Amino acid sequence: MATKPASEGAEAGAERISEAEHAVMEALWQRSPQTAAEVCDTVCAERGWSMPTVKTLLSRLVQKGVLDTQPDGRRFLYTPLIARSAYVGTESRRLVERLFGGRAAPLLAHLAEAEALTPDDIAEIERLLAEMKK
Amino acid sequence: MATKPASEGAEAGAERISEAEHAVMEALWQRSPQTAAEVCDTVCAERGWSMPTVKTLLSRLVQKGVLDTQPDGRRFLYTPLIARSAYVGTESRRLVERLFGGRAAPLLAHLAEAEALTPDDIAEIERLLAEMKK
DNA sequence: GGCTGTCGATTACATTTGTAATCTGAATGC
DNA sequence: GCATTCAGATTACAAATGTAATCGACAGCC
Repeated sequence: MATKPASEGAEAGAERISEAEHAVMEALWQRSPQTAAEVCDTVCAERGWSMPTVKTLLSRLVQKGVLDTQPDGRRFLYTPLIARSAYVGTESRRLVERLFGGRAAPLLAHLAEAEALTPDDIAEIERLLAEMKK
Repeated sequence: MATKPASEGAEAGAERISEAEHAVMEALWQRSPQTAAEVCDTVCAERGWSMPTVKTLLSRLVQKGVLDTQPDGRRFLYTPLIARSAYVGTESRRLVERLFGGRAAPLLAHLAEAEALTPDDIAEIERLLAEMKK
């Protein structure tokens, strides 16, 4: 890569999303596009935030290149640029990497030990494994 | 809770451990107790840190109540006060909670999809499941 | 057409985190 | 005993994060 691309740090999803920002993303993954006010309806109730807080988080997410804006009259509609599954995958792998040296089995063992696995989970995991082995 | 307990924020493990701090904990979980210099031997190489950085992180971990110190001549020996498995369990559950609404199965599904599961992992997970069902 | 409310944008500010330099006091070498 | 050295402690400081107030512009009401 000789010539650096003009768009400075704009690869969608490259930036790290903080926990507060994640709450906002979650709202937008649930439904999009939404206005800032709509997002606030959801997250302000959940987290006890005020409107300005949500505005800030939205701005930062736009800056980070993970939200797209389109004008709608005088306000903006916000849409995620990265899929939830991509984010979730990245975060999961990051954790497995950091805590279990990349091996997923110990993770499961820990969850099992912590009784974080319901019988339903177990059944579903078995189903998944069966499918993977096909 | 009428009367607040006297010990101000001293419950071991209640505090959040940052990622840099985690690297230090990891070294001490590997072997303990260790002096600051010994910890540095490990992590400074891994992360390109300098001694003062390690000192700071150690101090913060002591403050947070997750490391214990015992004097050894003129230096300190540092020992973890929380078990690695406890930390790992907390972090795992936090992630599962945040990303999958507490259900572990979708986590596994994501790891599977991301090919983060080796055949060994799969075998071991099956073994775990079998054991849990007993 | 001016007032008011409503947007997004800008600015603010405390806390946490990452990374480190400097200070201070005790041990050690001579 | 006194200088040197080597601990931990204190201080520093920029970036990221959490949380929000304020500003400036435009839309709609009267």
